[in-house]
Amino acid sequence: MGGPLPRDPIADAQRNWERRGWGEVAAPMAAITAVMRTQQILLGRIEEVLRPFGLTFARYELLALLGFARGGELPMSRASALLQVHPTSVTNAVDRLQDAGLVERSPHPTDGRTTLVGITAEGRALVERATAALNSGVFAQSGFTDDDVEQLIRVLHGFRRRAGDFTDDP
Amino acid sequence: MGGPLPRDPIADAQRNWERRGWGEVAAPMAAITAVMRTQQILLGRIEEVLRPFGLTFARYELLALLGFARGGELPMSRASALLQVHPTSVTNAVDRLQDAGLVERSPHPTDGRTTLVGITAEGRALVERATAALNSGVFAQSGFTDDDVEQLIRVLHGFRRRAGDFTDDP
DNA sequence: GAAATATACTAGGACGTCCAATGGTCCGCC
DNA sequence: GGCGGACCATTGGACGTCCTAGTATATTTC
Repeated sequence: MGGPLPRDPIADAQRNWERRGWGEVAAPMAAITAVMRTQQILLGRIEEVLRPFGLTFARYELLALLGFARGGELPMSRASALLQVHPTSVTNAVDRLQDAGLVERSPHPTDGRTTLVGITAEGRALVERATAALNSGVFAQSGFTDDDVEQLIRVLHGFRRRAGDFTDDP
Repeated sequence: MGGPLPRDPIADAQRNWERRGWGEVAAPMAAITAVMRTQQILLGRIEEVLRPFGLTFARYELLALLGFARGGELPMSRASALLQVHPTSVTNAVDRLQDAGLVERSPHPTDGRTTLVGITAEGRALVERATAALNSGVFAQSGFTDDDVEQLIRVLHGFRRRAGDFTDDP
């Protein structure tokens, strides 16, 4: 998509902000823009590793969540809440995973409104292999030092808690 | 999209990773997942602030870039490189901004392959107001402390440089 | 017990992103 | 001078995300 630039475009933007008299918010702007770009880079790497498995990150996340769930199944709404995405995104992902035979829908035994999603044996086998690939291909060579990882987890945990993602303290 | 959870789902995922014997990569996994979620939260806030202006973040970024460019115009390929997005994304954004009368396409004077995008007076006026709204509505209340911002900028700058985004040192 | 409200999922549409392929233009090299 | 490779922008398609609206089922309220 284009080779490296001679200068960091985000640092340039920060200087532009300061030059315009917005020095007060230039640093937060740069930090937020850097989060955006970092997410883009990481997502690109992840999708590249998952492509051979026929998975996208969204589908992988759902599959992995189900793999950890007791009984291997969850209500759609619960998956939406845990993955922090819109319910329609879950419907979309389940549609495609179901077409691939990796998950199955089933009615909730007592609540007629609820649909359960369960991982199939095939789904379980695939997510095992995909996880191994992600662990070795992305997470084990994340490009972050141990200190970086510790700081990111701490800073972003606090941010997400203040943003209302969850309520616990640790 | 759903209220706060009682527990941090990313911390839970990290524990699941450790329990499965992937402790070596559990922390980087959690850090990367936290970056993903943080980006999602921030993008949501930004889009919310920009909606009244009829702008999305992608279009705003292009407009802001042109506002800082000398002469208020850039080749499409240069915009793609600086914004670090695929050329087709720039084509898409320019199409819509042009329909709104905020930018204009013009042929490059000497290179017949390149198309220049220039911001219009109307575009300049709008991006001024949108920037003020973002500064006060998002960047000035980012949810990050000054220390957080300093650490994010440092850590993510290093990451992006190692990922090949740019080559300079600072 | 019936009406009003709340919850769960799905359908359709807008948007941004990327990829693969296309047609036009430039440039170095023979 | 021409020829082939490199570069530029666009088109068409796939995907994920969100929003709005709609249908069906539960729960609450009177």
